[in-house]
Amino acid sequence: MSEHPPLNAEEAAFLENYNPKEYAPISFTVDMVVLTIRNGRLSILLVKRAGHPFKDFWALPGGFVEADESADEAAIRELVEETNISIDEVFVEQLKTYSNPNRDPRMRVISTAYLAFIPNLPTPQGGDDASEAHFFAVEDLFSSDEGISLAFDHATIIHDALERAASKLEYTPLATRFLESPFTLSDLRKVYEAVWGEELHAANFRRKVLSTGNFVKPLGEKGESKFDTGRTAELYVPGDVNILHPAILRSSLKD
Amino acid sequence: MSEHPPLNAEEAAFLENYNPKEYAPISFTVDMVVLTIRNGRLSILLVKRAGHPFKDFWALPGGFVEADESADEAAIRELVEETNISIDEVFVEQLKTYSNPNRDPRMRVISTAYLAFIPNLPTPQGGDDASEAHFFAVEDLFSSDEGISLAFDHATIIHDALERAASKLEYTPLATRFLESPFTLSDLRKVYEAVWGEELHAANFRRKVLSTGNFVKPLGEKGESKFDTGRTAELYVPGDVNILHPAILRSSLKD
DNA sequence: TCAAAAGTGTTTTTAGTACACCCATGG
DNA sequence: CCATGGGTGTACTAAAAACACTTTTGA
Repeated sequence: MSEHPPLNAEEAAFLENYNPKEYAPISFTVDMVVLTIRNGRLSILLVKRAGHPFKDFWALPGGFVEADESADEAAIRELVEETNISIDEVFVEQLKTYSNPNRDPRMRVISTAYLAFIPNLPTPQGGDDASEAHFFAVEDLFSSDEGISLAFDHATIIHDALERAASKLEYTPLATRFLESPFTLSDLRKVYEAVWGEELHAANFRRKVLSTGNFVKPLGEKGESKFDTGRTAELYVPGDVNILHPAILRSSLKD
Repeated sequence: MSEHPPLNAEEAAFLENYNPKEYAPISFTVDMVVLTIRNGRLSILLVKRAGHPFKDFWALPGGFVEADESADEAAIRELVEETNISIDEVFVEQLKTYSNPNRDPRMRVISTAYLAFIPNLPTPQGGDDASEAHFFAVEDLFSSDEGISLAFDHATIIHDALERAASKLEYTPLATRFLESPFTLSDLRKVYEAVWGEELHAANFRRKVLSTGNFVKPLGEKGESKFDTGRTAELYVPGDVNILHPAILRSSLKD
């Protein structure tokens, strides 16, 4: 992106003499909000913390940004470490940066959170650092009886991520990133239903998706029925568009 | 937001012994993208750099995040320092964090960029640190003949900010933050036209705004004509809604 | 009285919603 | 043959877009 421009003699001399003084120590980390659909429910990858602080609390996977990498690079590295996924089939984007000076009791830790959508992989994930990793259904996470305690400000991060994810599905074709190709329109509809937490009218959903230019591309084949009854559905692959027009809007927002 | 929870004895002992080791020095800064409408044109506040690196280049205003404040707090502090504006009439939100390890030649500088919308103030801005501050019309900024060289990766940041601003006007009532109250619907339409760079149909714009619940509230008065001709317009103040439904969409995105 | 901005009426087109109904498949 | 999911037809409603027209103002 931005290399510094050719130095003139004056600027070169300045940099020669520039000595980074002792700043208050700061750590820079990434936190990954990895979402997938499991058994029709929106689910999030969490790891159990092995050490202090927040020992034995569940936390977002993540780690330090190394000195020679950007946060984007660290996010992709962490995602591959945690999930062993091939990076071209996932969606990753920066979510937000959290910098409350007290968010980590040890020292100042600035964390840039990333949002990732991955298909539900048969391959078990298992990071190196993570003592224990598990996908939790989002609707269980915040129901008080379940009693899952989250480390740091990760509950806040997850709330922000869920709102972003719901919004992304409205204006972009990224719902397909939760699915392996090819998929049926029912599969796609269930992604929307899981992320939005509302039921959609199947017939109208179908028409809306098909009338939204290049959202999905028909394969012209039918898959095998995934149920013990019902007609077999046609198969689709993702189209090549980046924004949806018209958008597919949540009805729950309309009032 | 997130204070750390009550410590148990074990965690207290851990923190007692925790000694932040010497990390590679990192600086944490905020960069402000301050937008306003001047003479009907979307404009951005830039400051001329007094020192190296990028001496005499134009740059986004900003500064270090102090040890005891969050980036959000630093952003508001910087905005007040640069513009002397009263903070409750402006919109500020986090844009994105830029962390390329080479974005500053001195050392690693992580910068969280913020987006702010302010009304066009008669009061002249003038920060303390800024040797020179100036609002530039955005359309001039990137026209090559104008020849404005931007420091660091600030051109990238500005591009991201402009896209975010255009998008914010579609789904939120934040266009009103560019205006002082009360305002006319023409004033509001000119904000949209300046930010989107496209002309809007005045009659339809009026109907759309008035049919979008609580976007604006009629004052029941008429102002003085701001032109040398034409009917005087009714006055409005911002309504109390956070998202627009239906949204007001750019037509330029529809294909 | 003329030009230009403010505001209203109306029609056409497009998109969202609801509901009825047919099709294909496994049990 | 029947329950169930896949898929089509159609009518109704809401919103977007285009265009003609009236109102109000300063010069």
